[in-house]
Formats: sequence, structure tokens, C-alpha cells
Amino acid sequence: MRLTTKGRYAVTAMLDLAFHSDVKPVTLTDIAARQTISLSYLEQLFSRLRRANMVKGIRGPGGGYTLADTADKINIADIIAAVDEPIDATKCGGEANCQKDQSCLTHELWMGLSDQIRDYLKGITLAQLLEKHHVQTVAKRQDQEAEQVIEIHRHTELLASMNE
Amino acid sequence: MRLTTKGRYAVTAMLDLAFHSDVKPVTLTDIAARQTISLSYLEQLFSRLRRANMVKGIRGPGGGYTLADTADKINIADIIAAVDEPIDATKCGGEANCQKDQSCLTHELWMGLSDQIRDYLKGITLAQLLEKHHVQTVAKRQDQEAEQVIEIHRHTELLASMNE
DNA sequence: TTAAAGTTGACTATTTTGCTGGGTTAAGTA
DNA sequence: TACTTAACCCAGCAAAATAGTCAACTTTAA
Repeated sequence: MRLTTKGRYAVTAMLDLAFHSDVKPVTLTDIAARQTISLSYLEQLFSRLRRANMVKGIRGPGGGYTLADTADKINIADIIAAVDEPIDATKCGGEANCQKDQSCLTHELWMGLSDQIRDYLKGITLAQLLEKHHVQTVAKRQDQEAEQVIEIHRHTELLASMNE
Repeated sequence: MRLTTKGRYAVTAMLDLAFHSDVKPVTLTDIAARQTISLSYLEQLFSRLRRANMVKGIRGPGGGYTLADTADKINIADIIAAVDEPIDATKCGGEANCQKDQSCLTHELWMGLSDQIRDYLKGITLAQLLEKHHVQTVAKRQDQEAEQVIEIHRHTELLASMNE
């Protein structure tokens, strides 16, 4: 279990999704605007999230992403695991330096600790995070911000189409 | 609080140190041999650990490193914090993208989670890890292995000196 | 004094991050 | 049917982090 900015992005995006996907699918473009994450990077992350069956992609107009399950059944550990490479057998597995399994056992020590953190994060769901008060206030604020951005975007598009 | 291989190396090395430093200071060379971590990388890590007052360096022959405090007073969170860069103000702090503090509040959500993990790891000490049975068995096995390596090392040195 | 050990800094290679930009494909809508 | 909107899928790239190398220097026990 690693904890990096990549995982943070994924959790943030999933939380945004959980907050907005009740009514209709949410486009990555919207999430990108609200959370100021690049669209292409979001695509990469959601590609993994989709393959891990955390979200469902719906194509075409009116499409977007929805959670594959209810928010109370999606935990943080699974989100992070979905976007992170498994650290698979870093030096072990093969013969490499590790003579037989000796050095690998050292890793197991860390893994034990790592497992405990994983268990801890498994106990936290998106639903629990949504309940937090400040998450709601921030999300609402971001909605308002994003509307302005989309407004400007539409305006720009309009001007562009007039110049053609 | 990030969790990467860097932090894992540091925790592993500190645990090795805690296990061996009762009698006399432990050299990085020994830790490197036992834990198969490159000596130079260990030097970098211990440079930070020393500046964070986690360990004491003792120079000269018979020198090495010892814990700066007893094993029951050194927790995992502090070890990781010592070797990791603080993620200081990634995008926030300055004006950058974050309009005023809006986006920064999103980070606070994650930081809350991050703080909880930190608190959790603060509750785990080196002494607690040492008590675990399999840690002791592995450590002993590594001692035996390392002796063989040192044996071979001495043998090679001897041959080298004979060729001069 | 001298050699063993720690200490420091600069430098390199590799991997991971985060991102850009180019497409293709599926599904609604005019 | 044509067009649009979105997901999906690549290939590559720059910056950062990771992991390690090398060389010089300092301290101190023997």
C-alpha cells in the first residue's frame, strides 16, 4: 500500500463523482474543471478505475461516469489499489539478490505494517467522507466556481464558431 | 504523510538498528549487508535521520550509529517523516491555479485522512515491532547470513592484500 | 600517526508522475 | 444519415522522485 499524490487524485475524483453522480453520469471534463486535474490524467486514472470495476463508463452524449456501486460500499483502500501499480515482487520472486527467501522475509515485516494501513483505509468509505460537513461546503463552492468556468468556456466556443 | 519505498527502507534500517545496537554502535556497512540496501543510499537516509535526531552517529573505529532514544520512544510516523520531503504547498500557498483558497480546501480533505494515518503510525513504536516473533527469527537468520558474507569479504580482502 | 569509520556533496541513471495531443469507437440527436 | 458528444486508447514527453555511484574530507580509537 503506497500513498502518493496519484492515489490522492483518484480519491478526490471519486469523491467528486460520488457527490455528483446521483442524478446523471458525470463527465471527466466536469471533474477536471472542478478539481483542477488535467483531463488526460483523469482519463488514465479512470481507465484503471473502470478495469477495477469501481466505476462504469457511459458513452455518447449525456454519458460520463457513475459509481459501479453505492458510495457506502466503496472504500479508500480499493481506490488507491486500483490506480497504483502493484509493487509486485520488487526484488524478490526472482532469485536476484535475495538468497532463497531470507531477504523477502524482511519485506514481509513491512508488508505486515502495510496491511494494517490497508485495513484501516478499507474501513473508510466514500459515503463516510461525504457526510463530513466541510466536504459538502467545499463541493458546493466548487460547483459554483465550475459553473462560471463552463460559462466562460461556452462563451469562448460561441465566439470561435462565429469566426468560422 | 506519504508511504513509499523510501520510507520502507528507513523503517527497515531503523528496525535493524534497534535490534543490533544494544551492545555497540552499528555500521551502515553491516545494515547494508543484512538488509541488502546500497550503502550510499543508507548514507543518504541516515543523514536525514541524524538531522531529525532519530539516531546518533559515532565516528572513528568501533563507531557507527545508535538510536538517539530508546526503541519504545521512536515511532514509525517520525521515521517516515524524517526521510520524506514535506509535500509543502504543492499547488497551494502561492496563487498558482488555486483561485484564492477554494481548491486548497479539497486538499484539506485529503490532509485530514493523511493526518489520521499519521496518528495511527505514531502509535506504533520500534519496540512494538521488535516484540513480534517473526521479526526476531528473521533478524537472527539475517545475522547468520551476514556473517557468511563478511567471512567471504574478509577472505577476498586477504587475497587482494597478498597480490599487492 | 594511521587506518577505520563516519560525513558530505556532487553527479548519474532509472522510474514514476503528471500532462499533451493525437486518434478511434459507441451512442444519442438533428 | 450526418453530426455531436462523450468514453476509450495510444505514443510520447518533461519534471520530479528514487536509487545508487564516486570522490573528498573529518574524526578518533588503536
